[in-house]
Parts: sequence; structure tokens; C-alpha cells
Amino acid sequence: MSEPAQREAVNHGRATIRDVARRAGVSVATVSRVVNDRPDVSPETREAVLEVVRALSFSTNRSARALSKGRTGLVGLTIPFVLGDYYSLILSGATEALHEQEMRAVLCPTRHEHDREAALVERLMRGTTDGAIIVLPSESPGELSDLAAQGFPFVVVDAPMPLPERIPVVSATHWAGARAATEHLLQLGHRRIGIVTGREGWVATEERRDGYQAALAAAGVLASPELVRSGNFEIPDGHAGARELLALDDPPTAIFACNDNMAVGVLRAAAEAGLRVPGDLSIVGFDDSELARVTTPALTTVRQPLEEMGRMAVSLLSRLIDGQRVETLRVELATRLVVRGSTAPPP
Amino acid sequence: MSEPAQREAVNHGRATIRDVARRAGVSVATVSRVVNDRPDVSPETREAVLEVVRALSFSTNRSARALSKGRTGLVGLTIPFVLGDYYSLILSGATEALHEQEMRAVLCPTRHEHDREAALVERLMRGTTDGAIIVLPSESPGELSDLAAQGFPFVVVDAPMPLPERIPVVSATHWAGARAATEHLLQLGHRRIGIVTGREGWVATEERRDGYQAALAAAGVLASPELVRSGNFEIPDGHAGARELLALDDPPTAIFACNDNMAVGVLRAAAEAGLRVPGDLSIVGFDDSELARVTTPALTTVRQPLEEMGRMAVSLLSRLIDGQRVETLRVELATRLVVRGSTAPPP
DNA sequence: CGCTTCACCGTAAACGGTTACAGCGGCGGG
DNA sequence: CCCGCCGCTGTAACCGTTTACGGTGAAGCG
Repeated sequence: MSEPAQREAVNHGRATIRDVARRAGVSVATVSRVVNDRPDVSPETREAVLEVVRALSFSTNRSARALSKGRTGLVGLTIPFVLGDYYSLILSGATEALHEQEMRAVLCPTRHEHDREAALVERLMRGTTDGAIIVLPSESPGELSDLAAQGFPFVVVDAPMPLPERIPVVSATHWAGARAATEHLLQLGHRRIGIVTGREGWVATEERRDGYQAALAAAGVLASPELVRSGNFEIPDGHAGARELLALDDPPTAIFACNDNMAVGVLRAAAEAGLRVPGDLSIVGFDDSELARVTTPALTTVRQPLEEMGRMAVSLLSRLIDGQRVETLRVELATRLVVRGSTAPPP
Repeated sequence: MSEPAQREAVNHGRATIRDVARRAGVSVATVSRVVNDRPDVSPETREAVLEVVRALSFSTNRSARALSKGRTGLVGLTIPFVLGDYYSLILSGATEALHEQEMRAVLCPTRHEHDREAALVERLMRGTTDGAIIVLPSESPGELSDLAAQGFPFVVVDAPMPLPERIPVVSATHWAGARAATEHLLQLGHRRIGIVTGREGWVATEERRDGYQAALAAAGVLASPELVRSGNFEIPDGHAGARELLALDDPPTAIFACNDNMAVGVLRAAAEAGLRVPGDLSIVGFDDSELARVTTPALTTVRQPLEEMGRMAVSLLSRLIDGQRVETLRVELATRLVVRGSTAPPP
């Protein structure tokens, strides 16, 4: 009686499956079967074991289980930042979906520092994680290919650059969204429409600009290069870009900012220039983040289904982890124009 | 030669320490020493082993290591939501600090659903996690006490209710912040100052209201109950509260909203009532979230050092995990009034 | 009554590391 | 020359689960 008690004292005070087995007078296999809800245990035995489990407040050591089963129930979630609606929403969708599958996310903000991400993938993932969701990876397509070649399951969300076919990526219909936004402005009667783009070289940036230009072209409106400014998705970029645009000899009557952050910057520039929004200047953003609802006027913007993207990534990933064949590795979720108060016909 | 190759094929294709040992012609102990940067290995052996490590792109299985060492390098991070600046900032601070200690956060959003949290603590933690950071726990003091009694290291951030002394909690100086906010309004000349409080029963709510009343009392201003409205930290609450306040026979000339979300609601109500801010109505918020900088006018608010709170929690926790004595289990970080454009002298 | 089947349960070998302990050769000192 | 020490390395016992496999007794069947 004292011997087991003493044995139970090791390991940081936590009872092991062996302690339970001994105390219940059964084998460890039986205890394992009970705690895993397997059928081949008699009701009496099961109850007896559960009794002891409660008494010792036993819970299974996940590391041991992971080692034994080769599954940790954890997935790495690599994301540049955790701040800001864009990231939060993806994170939120992903963690929710993971939760539903009894899995958890191991969070790894990278700050866009490449080595941090590489280290993550190299070290953290393997053996601690069953797979990964990589948001906005700063790694080269080659590096991601290597990782995939090693058989590590992962899916990327919103790849900034084009990736090989066999790498799963979920993103949004940037092109269609930008086109819809621009068409909205055109329909309101705008003809000089400026744009503040996102970071150069990113596919989101290019697709959105292309969508903008496609809408212009379709309407037979000249796409003047002087109306295009490039930014980096931050408020000051929108501010600076808009200032330049508004200083033009023939300034635009509407500005399409490639995300809501920059749209806020544009809003600010308009205020500084003494322009009323939407009376003197129409503004449309992209993302439909919290910001868009909080500004005055509220922003007309293109909604990205960010939470849904997180969920979708989880759904793809869990199938990959289970070794199922996944029919399509490319998923593009639809964007949608949300009209609010920042757009109106030109003066 | 074919035998090791075949052996290396098991376990999802990943090389084990034994594969490396065999190929390098050394023992597993030596390999372990090399990969753990332990000193007692000759340079030649080390290099030879590293060679093989690279060749097989070996990396240590964390589950196995965790099982063996009794440390996972993971901490559970329980948080109601992941959306919104308040949570994001704490999250951001915590993950950053964890990263610096080579640890990672296992993210568990609870949505304030208690069972979800309890399950977390019961199951996820033990054996998969070395400790936990619990933000805004929805658990009873008793439950938390039990957990602490079991020797599981954790620290709570921003406890909604008073907790026993021996439970570590980091929070902010709500009282002082609210008092500073109110004093600011008093100094501007306001005498009728409304307040929209947070959720009833939370210590943050009570302390902030007390701070508000203390400032009023110190200035010899009557704290009229009709000027107090209670909300739940969301935008609509601020909106509703402000509407009621502004509908009073003798409406306030300033409103203190107990967080920035609600301040946005107040702002909206003011706009609807045709009041200019800060000309007709002054508003001060609490938190200093992104929102506060984005509204027009930008919000005067009380800054909570949320990221810092996350970092502090990690710092406390890691000391607890290491079994160090922690001198003080209660940490209150200072808040600071940030004056922006939403406050001015009364009309 | 003998044999199969079945429900239930135990034994022991993984899983992939870490580490206490022991062994071994070489070297310096007594 | 012997001893002790030191630097390096190997052996093997863990860490706590899972699970393939085999064993047992009872029930069913011809």
C-alpha cells in the first residue's frame, strides 16, 4: 500500500497509467482501453478503472501518447503577426476549426523574419506537430517545395508569390474583388479613379491592380499610370499615396485602396485636404476589417472571407494529415463588395 | 547498406537518432550529445555526426524529448477570443516573450464557454504543456485554486474576479487609470461626466468605476447615479448607454467609456444626436487600442500596457515552471492617460 | 464431451529520445 | 612502474502510452 503511493509521487506528482493499473488491479492495457473508450472491456472493469482514474485524477500524458501514436494533435500556425484584423481573423477561423477536430494550434509569429520561419519549419514542426498552416510565408517557393517533398503536410494561406502546383494554398479572389470595387466606382460615374496598391511583387497586389485595370478597360476608361501609387498595406502608405494623388493637376475623384488600413490613410489625407468623403472623394478599401466599420464614414470595401480561409486551410490540412487524397490543392474563396458610406457619385 | 536505408524508411520517412548513430558509426548517446551541443564530444566526432545529421536532415522528435525530459517547451494560452485588439495585444506580447525563451504557445480560444476551458485545463495541459497563461478566465476561483493545488504552473492575466492570494495574476491599474481619465475631464472644466461601465461584477469594471467616483469626489463633484450606465465592452453597449445619457434632461458634457469599443459607440451616438466631438461632447475611452487612433476625432484614452502584460505573464510563468520562488505573485502594470482629439472644455 | 468461438484481459515490444554509469586509452605525477 | 584522473564514448535503463498478439474461461454447437 505504501509502495504504490510512493511510486505515485514521482513525475511531478502526476499519476501514470501504471499507477492506475496497479491500484485497480488490472493491466496497463486495460486502463488504456478504458481511457480511450475502446469497447472490449467489461462494464465492471471499466467502472472500477474509472473510479481509480478519478481518485488519482489521472490524465494521459500527451507526449507519451504522441510518441506512441506518431500523432501530436498539434499543428503549427506560422503567421507574420498576431496584431491586426487581417491576421486575427485568419487565426480565429483556423483555431476554431482546429478545435472542432480536437486539435490545437502552436502559434509562431514570424515577424516576417525569414530565419525565424525556417527555424520553425526545420525544428519546431517535426515531431511536435502533425502539420502546419503557413500564413503569408516569407519563404521562397523552393524552400516550400523542399518541405513538401519531405512529406510534411502543410497548407499556405495567401501566398505572396506564385507557388508550385502541388503546394496547397487557399486564398481569395483578389482579381474579381478589385474589379468589382472599380466597377462600383465606375457605375457611380467616376472616371478618374486612383489606386494605392499593396506591396510590389505580391500576387495579391498584382491581381488587385489587374482587376482594377480590367474594370477600367472594360469601361473604356484610360488607365493613367499617374493614378497608380504603391504602398505597403499600412496606414501611412495610404496617407502618402493619397496625398500624391490629390496633389495631381487633375486629381482623381475616387481612390481604391488595396486594403482597409491604407483606406484609413486615404481618409486622413482627404480630411487634411479639406475634402469631404464621399461628397468630394470616394474611397473603397479591401478586406472588410473592423476598421472599415469604425471610420466615419464607414468604408465601402471588398470583403475577404478571412475566417473562412482559416477554416478552409484546416480542412485541407487535416485531410492531408490523414493521408487522404485531396482533389484540388488550390482553393480561392470569393470576395464580395460591401457598400457603405465612403462612396458616392463624383461632385 | 541496404539495411539502414530500409530502416530509415519507417516513421513517416524521418530519420531517428539511431539512424544517425548507425550511419556515423557512433552511439545514440553521442548523437544526442552532439545535437544538444554538449561539450564532451571530440571535434572530429562532432563534425562527423553533424555531417550525417545534415545528410539525413535529421531533427529531434520533440514528443520523445518531451517524454524523456518531462518538458515540452509548450505553454497553453487560454483566451476567450483571438479577435480584437485587446486580445491580440496580450497574445502578441506573450508569444513574443515565449519565443525569446524558445517556447511556443498552444492557443486555446474558449469563447468564454466554461466547459471548453475546463476541458482545456483538464486534458490539454497535462503532459502536453509545461504551464499555462489564462487570459480572462471564466473559471471560478475555486477551480483555479484546485489547479494550483495540483502543482500545475499557470498565471492569469486580467482576472475578472478576485482570486486567492497564491494565484499569480497580472493586470493593470484600472483604478488609477479611470481616475486619471476623470481628472482630465474635470480639469477641462466638465462637471457633468457620464460613464458607461463594463460588465457587472468584473474587477476591472468595479475598479474603473471606483476610480471615476474617486476623482469626482476629490473634486467635490456630485456623482449622480443617473450618469452611470452599464455596458458589456462592446460597441453597441457604448452606443446604447450614450443615447440614454444624452437623452437626460441635464445631459453630461463628457462621457467616460470603460473601453475603446464602447467609446466608438458613444462617438456614434453623438454623431446621431448631432453633437460635435469634442466641441459639444468630450469622450474618453480605455485601452488605447488601434481603434482609438483611427476614429475621427482620435480618442483620448487610458492606455493599458497589454503587450507588456503578456510579456510579464510569460516572465512570471517561466519562473514558476523552473520552480523558482517568485517573490510577488501580483503584478499591476501602470496605465497612462493618452490625450488625443476627443476631449476639450465643455461648451 | 470435444472443439470452436467469443469476450475479456495481460504481456511485452515498440515509439525516439536522454542520461546515469561504466569503460577505455592516454597522460602526468609520485 | 603504478595509480589516478581526464576526456571521450558506449550500454542500457528509463520516460508513459499504445497495441499486436496470445492466453483464459465460458458459452455454443455438433
